[in-house]
Amino acid sequence: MLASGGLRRFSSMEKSKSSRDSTTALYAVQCGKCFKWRLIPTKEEYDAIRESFIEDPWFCEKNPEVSCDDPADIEYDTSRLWVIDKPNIPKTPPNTERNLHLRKDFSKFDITYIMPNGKRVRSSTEVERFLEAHPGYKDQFSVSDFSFTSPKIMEEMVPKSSRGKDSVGRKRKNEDG
DNA sequence: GCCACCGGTGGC
DNA sequence: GCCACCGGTGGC
Repeated sequence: MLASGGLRRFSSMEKSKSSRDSTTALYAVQCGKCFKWRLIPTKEEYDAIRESFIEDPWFCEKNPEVSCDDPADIEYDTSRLWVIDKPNIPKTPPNTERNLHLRKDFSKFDITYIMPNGKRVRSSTEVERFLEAHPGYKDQFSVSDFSFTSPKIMEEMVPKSSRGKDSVGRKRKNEDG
């Protein structure tokens, strides 16, 4: 079970349609007590919960309209692509945009930010360089406001077609011996 | 020439 | 073994 894996009680899910960019994302959080999944209506709300999840874990009772006795909003199953976020990802700085790019083989996400001037960055070091080149932004955000950690893609959700011999979900090493 | 995308790898 | 990071490049 997910919950027993501990720690990451977060998930966003993307319904995997045939095309990988037509994703309708749902956001859910797992209650720390009953371990049921609760949908979070907006990305903004989800980001806010995720931002301080470790210090401030989530429980059903945080939402006055639900309790642990209510059935889960959604079940962890293979009907969707489940993606488990890392906790405590800083809120995306104003005028920037955080984008996840799922690779065709479902092996991982590449994370990029679009900076206020339209420039794309793909790592913390690139953020650092950006701030050196554009010191004017230093009062708006710092490197620590960016997170490039990729959420975990639950392997059993990866379509079989992408798990075949040559494409990879989990990489198989030499199978000699 | 740019950029979306992918493969490889060093450091942990 | 994982994953953050970066180099390379094919297609536009």
